[in-house]
Amino acid sequence: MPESSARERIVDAAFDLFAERGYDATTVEDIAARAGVGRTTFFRQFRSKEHVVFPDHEQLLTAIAARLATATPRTAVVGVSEAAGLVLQHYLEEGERARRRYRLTRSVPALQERERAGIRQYERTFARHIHGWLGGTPETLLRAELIANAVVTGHNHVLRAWLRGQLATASEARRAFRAAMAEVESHVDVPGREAAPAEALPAVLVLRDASDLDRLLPQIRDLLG
Amino acid sequence: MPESSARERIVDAAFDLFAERGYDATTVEDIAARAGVGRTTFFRQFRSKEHVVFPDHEQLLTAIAARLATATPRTAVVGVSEAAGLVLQHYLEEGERARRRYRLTRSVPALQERERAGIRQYERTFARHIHGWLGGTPETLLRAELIANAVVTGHNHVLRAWLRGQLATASEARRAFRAAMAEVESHVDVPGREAAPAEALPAVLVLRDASDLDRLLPQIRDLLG
DNA sequence: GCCTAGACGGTACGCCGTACCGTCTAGGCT
DNA sequence: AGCCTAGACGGTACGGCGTACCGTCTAGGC
Repeated sequence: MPESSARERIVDAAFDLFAERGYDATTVEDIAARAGVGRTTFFRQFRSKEHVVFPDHEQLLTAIAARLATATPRTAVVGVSEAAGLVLQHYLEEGERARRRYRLTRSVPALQERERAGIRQYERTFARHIHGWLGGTPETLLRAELIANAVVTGHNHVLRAWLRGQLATASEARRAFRAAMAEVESHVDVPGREAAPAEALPAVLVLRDASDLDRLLPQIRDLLG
Repeated sequence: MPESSARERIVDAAFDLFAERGYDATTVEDIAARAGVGRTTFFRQFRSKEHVVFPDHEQLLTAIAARLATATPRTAVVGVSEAAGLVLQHYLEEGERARRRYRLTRSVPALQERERAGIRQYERTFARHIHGWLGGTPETLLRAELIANAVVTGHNHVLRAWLRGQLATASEARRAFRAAMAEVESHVDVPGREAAPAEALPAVLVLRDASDLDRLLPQIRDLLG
């Protein structure tokens, strides 16, 4: 019998129970029981009751770091924008669960803080790479932090608008995201902007199969048009 | 007998015990016992064990809001800078306790998150006022957040340098703070800068007594010279 | 067919944070 | 002066989180 993984069952059970009884009224034991696992297994999969609300955070963080690692000072602008875009894309694909999480975090202060802690990790990752592109000297540290914060703030701004339903479709969200990134670039001096004008660079796409193409097509069209 | 307040005794007991045994190895009951109060009273004074590490946070937050409330779009630049300066000044006056807190937060992740949560409140306060000066429309919200984050980031940058001992004296810290605020202003467009050149405005000082003058003299001199 | 490593469920415990209790004391009213 | 109410206090009890540790079971290599 093709059972889903224990981790996935725990996440589903948690979100269902949180929606039914609320976060505080749901105990870890309740979640474990509905997921069909022991309380011990819950804490093996997630460090705390709060962490189960953001099950893909670790994976997203490493994806961002990997994308930033491939960029150079010359390709910093597009690299930073794409790395932030990974997070947006993940939420867009997550769909309804992202909306449920948004409602949860809005009503539970502890989860709001947990989310901010995760966002802070994004900022640190961005700042670390940007600082490296700027030379890594103490004099450029503040500037790197300012840029990183601006990028993450811009991203969150668009993400929240989509979560609230102010941006109806995914492509509309992506359009707003590019506008926000442009505004961020106009307010802070991201390194490499003038050195590498976007028009001069050819676009290289790596697609595994047709589903990738379908999924990315709107973005590709937008970038080219 | 002129006993110090219970709140103050709790804070002193907590910092002493954290330095002796470490944060995790100190229980709330330990703190209450050394302070000569019941465990109940501890939680009446501080919402949690973490909050006792930042006893003046609430007061600082209201001081910032009060300072920002007196500013207008014309005086936004100096208002924002001074409001952030209130926090720096508080830490400088706090002296050794600020250093102890810094060592604590560096080694205890839970306290690091608590500190970030407090910083986030500062950002929100700044963003709210700046947003008002920008008109309070949805279009200016992102810009207000960007400016607020930049100001707070700049402040924290200087504060951390002082806490680490990289800035020896208080006046050196204040000088670095003004430099950081200038860099922030050069990266983001703080409203009111060009509309109200600093040279054209007279300086109005309100001093309660001579100690105020002594304390503020270095800043006054720097501003005028 | 055996044997070892790793994942599992179960149990016990320390401590946090909350709710609620009765007690005590300062300060206003008659 | 005597009373009386409001608020702060210490004490107790409890639910729940997160950790440590235990014995058990199962998959995979020799």
